[in-house]
Amino acid sequence: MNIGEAAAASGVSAKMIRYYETIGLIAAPGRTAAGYRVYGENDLHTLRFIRRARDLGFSVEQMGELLALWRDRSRASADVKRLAERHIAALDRKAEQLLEMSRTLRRLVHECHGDRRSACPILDDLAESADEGDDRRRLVSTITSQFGDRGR
Amino acid sequence: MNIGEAAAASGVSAKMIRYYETIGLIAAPGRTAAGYRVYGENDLHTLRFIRRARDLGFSVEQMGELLALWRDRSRASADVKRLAERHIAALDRKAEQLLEMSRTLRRLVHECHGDRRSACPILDDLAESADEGDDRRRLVSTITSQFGDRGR
DNA sequence: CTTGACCTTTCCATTATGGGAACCTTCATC
DNA sequence: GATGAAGGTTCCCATAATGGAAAGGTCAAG
Repeated sequence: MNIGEAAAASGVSAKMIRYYETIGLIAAPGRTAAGYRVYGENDLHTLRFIRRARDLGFSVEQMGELLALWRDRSRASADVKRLAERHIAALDRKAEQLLEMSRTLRRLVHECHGDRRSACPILDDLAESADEGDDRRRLVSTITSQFGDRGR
Repeated sequence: MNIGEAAAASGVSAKMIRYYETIGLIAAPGRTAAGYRVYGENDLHTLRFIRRARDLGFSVEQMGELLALWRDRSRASADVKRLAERHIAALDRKAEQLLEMSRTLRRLVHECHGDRRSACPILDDLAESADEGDDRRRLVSTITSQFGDRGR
């Protein structure tokens, strides 16, 4: 099976399959005399595994860990569980951040008439409430030299 | 005020201030004879506006739109509201995707003993449930019949 | 006048993905 | 056998937003 067929059968694009190969996530497959990559059933399993993990939001690095655990017959399921739980926590954290932004924005939108007049609490808030907290300011000036400040 | 002070006072890193300048999000400020960038109160307002918008998850492009609306005395608040509402929807959509992943993973984790044994429904699921979709499955069985399996 | 903190520009790296060019291979069809 | 379409190969480029590092100029305090 060549790369296009493997892509269609796994749901991972040919482009990404080659990429995963270059970064060492998957092994280099055999080649035909003409240089075409040749994939077999095992490769397909791996690719499907990868697509599924990717759909669950795992990073390439985490997929590497998962693949290693998958192939390791002697690993304890606790290892897998730990990885999954950490990922769940990260997903929830990110989601919560987004929802927090959404709530804030929703509050502002609620106060905005949204008519043809120009008064707009949304912009007013963006313009003014931006310098909340002197701690932050002090913190920033003290810290930014040594740590990257991403202010979140 | 030079760039370091502007950064500390706005919460936007010096690096990012320069970046925003190169991409045209903010205007190039004046310079001292030595070439140092010089910022004034107005610039500071803009930078604070930017940081606040960034904290709300707006992209650079959207910040550009917001800035334009902010500076445009004649714009209708409805324009701002529309932009904000679209952004709220996008935030909610992303959050929902993350939560959906989280839920799926949580379900799998729930079924995993997480002990020293190797049985692990998480990996099993990743390995197996990946081939939903009949097109794909049909394709696979058609294709794999003609090629020997050359795994790794 | 030296020192250290700050400024300048330029280049590189990150993550995961896609696009495109230039060129070669396979295969079906005329 | 020639031809063209479809698909393979590599290599380079681009994305969004951010940081890091290098090499060098500037400023204020000692």
